[in-house]
Amino acid sequence: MTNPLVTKLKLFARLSGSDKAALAALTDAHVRRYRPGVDIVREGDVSRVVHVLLSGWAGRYKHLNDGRRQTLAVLLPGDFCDHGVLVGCPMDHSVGAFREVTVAEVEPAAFEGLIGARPHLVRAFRWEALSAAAMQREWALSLGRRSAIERLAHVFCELACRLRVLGSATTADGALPLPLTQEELADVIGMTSVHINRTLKQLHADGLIALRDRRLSILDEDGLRRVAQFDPSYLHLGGEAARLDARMG
Amino acid sequence: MTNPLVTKLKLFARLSGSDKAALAALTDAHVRRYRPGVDIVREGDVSRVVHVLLSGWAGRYKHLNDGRRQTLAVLLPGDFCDHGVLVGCPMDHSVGAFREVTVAEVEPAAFEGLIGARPHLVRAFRWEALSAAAMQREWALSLGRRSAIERLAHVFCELACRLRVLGSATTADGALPLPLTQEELADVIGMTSVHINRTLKQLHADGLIALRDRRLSILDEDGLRRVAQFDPSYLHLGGEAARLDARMG
DNA sequence: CGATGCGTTGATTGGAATCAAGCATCGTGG
DNA sequence: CCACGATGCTTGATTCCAATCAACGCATCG
Repeated sequence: MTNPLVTKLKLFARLSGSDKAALAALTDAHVRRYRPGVDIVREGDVSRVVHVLLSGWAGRYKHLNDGRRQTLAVLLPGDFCDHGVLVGCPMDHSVGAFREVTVAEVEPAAFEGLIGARPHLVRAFRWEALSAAAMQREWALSLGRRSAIERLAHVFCELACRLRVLGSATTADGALPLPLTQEELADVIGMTSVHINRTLKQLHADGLIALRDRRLSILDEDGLRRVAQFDPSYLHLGGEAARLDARMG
Repeated sequence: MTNPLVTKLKLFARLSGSDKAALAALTDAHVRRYRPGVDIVREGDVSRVVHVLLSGWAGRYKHLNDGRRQTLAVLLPGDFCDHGVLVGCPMDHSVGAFREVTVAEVEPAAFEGLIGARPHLVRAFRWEALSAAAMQREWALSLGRRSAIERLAHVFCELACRLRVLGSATTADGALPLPLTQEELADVIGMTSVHINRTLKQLHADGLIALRDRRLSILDEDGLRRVAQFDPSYLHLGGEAARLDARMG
């Protein structure tokens, strides 16, 4: 299996064989495994290592005193769990494993050594951060202004894009893995699990999706995108970053 | 009047006199003025300069096809209008002036020259970016899980903190400027202007705030924070960044 | 076998949107 | 000077989307 961090960064910069090897080595040094529901980093922690998700799904979330909880980002293999660890700042939110995950723990020194030795990688990481920030913004737009059905359609579109890039999408029938309970999905969307259930049925009734056995089939992608007003350009997953990078040297 | 960028970065790193002068010089080279309602950067633009807000209020926003609109961040003097311009990426959102504003246009080369000559400033900018990202996340939590009154209380708490740091808060009675129409505030909160109006009255009836002539008086800050479940630590405005920085060299 | 977790469904409530109208202030031009 | 429209604030009536409350089915699992 190829390294998911490499898979992702390839979209953001041209990587030589030795770049790839170095990146893979970086994330192979220390790998930890977390059980479902366990926090990888917790609010208030000042973590000393950078966590990179290698397999499984995780979620960045915050919660209020009374238990209300909001997932801010769904993390897929290749994603960073913590940003800003480099300046030793306490986390303002938590990251938890949705299901069983494996996580690379990278020493900040090793990380800085890598980009010191391969300064052209800085651009890739910057694009990566840019893409993450753009997702966060699109998310806020969804939470603030999209209706339940639009929001759900939008997450599905986004996840489909991100999963395809990772190559995790390709299961015979083209269905995507969706290893989230409706409860968890509700925290992502900012709704109730009950209402998630009804909205799912709505999307199904409209012939847009089918969901079974934790697998999501997108039956009418154009339709789904239309409902969600989804435009994938904010994700920068088309590889234009790498192309741009190449052109500009 | 002192330079607002300097005022802000002082929180994130110790700045020498010449640091301050250099930063001020950076933002003094080209200053533009924008009228209320005009966009400073527009979605799709690939701007060639970095925009730093010097005076007035601006907003980062996205909108949907049918006119629904969501403000993602309120920008105050010292804030950056665009992130990621350094990699020449098209904006995925717009930034508009709420009222009359002045904006510094900084050449990327000048910017990189500055941090090249004063590498310790990198930390300050990194903290700044961190703080902005944390705000974005807290925002998403609000939009997803806080009720109307909680959301409104939360923005007011956040703005109060940010304005105080800038020194713009100090008007005799301690009231804050709030140069937004209820319509604009509605786009910030993700609600309707009608409902904003009612929620404002609610906050007033509860003895928490008073709003008159575009000036916000916080009558009971503890109460307001309790309603909002507001914890200012995510803003990193307490100066702990600068202290940490000094300690770590 | 009961326990638990997850999904499904129905009935009801409630919060915010929507629709609609009225009123102030203000700048502008006849 | 007043008429006028524009803009922003306020309020009421109504609608509707999603939350809440509650129950049940159905797996899996120890």
